[in-house]
Amino acid sequence: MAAAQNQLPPVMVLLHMHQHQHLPASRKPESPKSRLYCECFASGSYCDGCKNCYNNVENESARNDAVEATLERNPNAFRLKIASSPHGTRDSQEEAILAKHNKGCHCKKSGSLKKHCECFQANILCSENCKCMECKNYEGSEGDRLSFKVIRPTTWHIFNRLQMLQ
DNA sequence: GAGTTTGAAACT
DNA sequence: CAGTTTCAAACTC
Repeated sequence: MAAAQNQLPPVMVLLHMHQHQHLPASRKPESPKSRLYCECFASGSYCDGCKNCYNNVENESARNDAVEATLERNPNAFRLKIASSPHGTRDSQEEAILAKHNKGCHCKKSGSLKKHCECFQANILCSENCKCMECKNYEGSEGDRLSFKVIRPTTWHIFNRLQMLQ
């Protein structure tokens, strides 16, 4: 099963497997105003069960307006945030490490070692795309060793699931 | 479960 | 572009 050129490495898919844990029908208005703050919308999918929500088939025109406005601001808004390694390695473990966050993170206080950091959350090292402060999420740092030991199993768990689906 | 912290996205 | 606000998730207690 040769990996297709544009096949998504596990870390890329990982970002799209977020839990859609919207607040249950309380007051979480996923209006077009919210846009990318809503993870469902950000991932290009519809919401389900939110109140005052326009991100569904019933409000397709409003939704399309929001999509257009979002794309106008950032043409890559709905594309995956993680670029695979330029080396095109077939080693999925190595691939996950060499992947980069396209926009990079802007962390200030977490050292890019908490899940608030998109790089850390995707289980990748920070890159030159990042503008984080006091970053510890780089190869060889203490944080790198720690974070990869802690998080790695999650990535492989999901990766294995994806392989089962194929 | 309530309150706080965090940083992406939105906004100015 | 930089600074600020909004938002929802991560985190703490």
